[in-house]
This record gives sequence, structure tokens and C-alpha cells, in this order.
Amino acid sequence: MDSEKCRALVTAVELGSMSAAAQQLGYTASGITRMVNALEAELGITLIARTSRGVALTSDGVALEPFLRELALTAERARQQAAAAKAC
Amino acid sequence: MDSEKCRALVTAVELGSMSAAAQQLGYTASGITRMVNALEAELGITLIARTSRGVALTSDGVALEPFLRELALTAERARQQAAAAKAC
DNA sequence: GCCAGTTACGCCGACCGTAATGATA
DNA sequence: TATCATTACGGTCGGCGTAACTGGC
Repeated sequence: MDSEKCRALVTAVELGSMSAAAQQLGYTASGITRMVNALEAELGITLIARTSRGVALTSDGVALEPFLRELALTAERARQQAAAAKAC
Repeated sequence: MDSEKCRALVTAVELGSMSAAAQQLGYTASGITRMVNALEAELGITLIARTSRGVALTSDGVALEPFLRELALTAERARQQAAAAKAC
């Protein structure tokens, strides 16, 4: 499971939009769509409901969102720790 | 950051050997080596010291190991949560 | 028509096993 | 020489942007 995909999903949910998440994370909307699709395929469940006005979590997505957010945060903390270690 | 790479590193450290981790995780030693290399490259620091008798954490590795372990565990928990959601 | 998401296409890079190589005891 | 790690090689798969497409307002 890739932390970047988790970050993509969390950001899309927070902003309510794939496009907005793409802009914020430096991807295209196409890329974000595929990241979320890949995450859903890996887990075997649908995480977000797509509408023409944006995206929202499904009930399954609500249950998993804390784990995915935690995973993205842990990756970020690991990177910061690595940067600190490198500075020493 | 890929949770599978974190699991590879944690397992290699626990078993003290890339080959043993490979056998346990269903990879070849070559694959484990590259996973660990990729993780180190992504973080920009060396995580484990290689000897001909096996592997051991560097001091940087000791500092980061909890994060990588937590990341792998969180991914595992997410998968279990997804499986539970699918069963409902 | 506009805006959001999706998909086809093509390129490039990542991944992994096999097999050969290096290093150490 | 036996064992562990690494690397070159080849095939395959995945990721990403661009551009074309679909659906709802």
C-alpha cells in the first residue's frame, strides 16, 4: 500500500474534489483518479462516491479513512525523521 | 512510501538476514535487496549495515525503524478493516 | 457550454526473478 | 567452498500526462 495513494484519497476527500487534490498535490486529475482506483482495487472495496460535482466518502470509506490518514501521516513523520538524521 | 518495502526491511532486521526475509515474505533475496535500497534512496539515508553474515540496523535505522514498523502495521490494519467491511 | 471525473494512448520508470558476480569466513 | 548480499539482464507491469470522452448542471 502506497502512502502517496492514501494522501491522494485523503486530500480529495478533504477538498471534496479530485481536481482540487490534483492541483494541491502536483498531479493531474487523471493521476488522482487512478491512484484512488488503485487503492480501492487493492482493498477490494469502494472508498468514495463519485458525482459530477465532486467526491464524498462511502460508508466503507468512512471506516477506512482514519487508517489511510494515519498511514500517510506516519510516512510523513518517517521522512521528517530521516531528514533530521541526515542533518546530524 | 510503500508499506511492503517497510515490511521487507522490518522482517530483514528481525531475522538478521535478507535471504530469510525473502523466504518468509515470498520474494527472492534480490527482491528484498532492491526494496531496502529503494527505501533508503527515498529517505536519503542508510538504514541497515550489510555484512556477509547478514544485516543489522544502522543508528539512523534504529531511529526510523519504529516509523516503518508502524507504517507496515497500519497498512495491515487497513487491509483487515477493508476485509471486515467487505464481509458486511 | 461548462465543469467534474473517467478512460484510451503512449512513454517511461519501477518491479521482480534468474543468473552471474563479489565478499567473507 | 559455502553462504550471504549485490548487480546485470530481460520481461512485465504500473504510473503519469495528454487528450478525447461522458454525465450533470
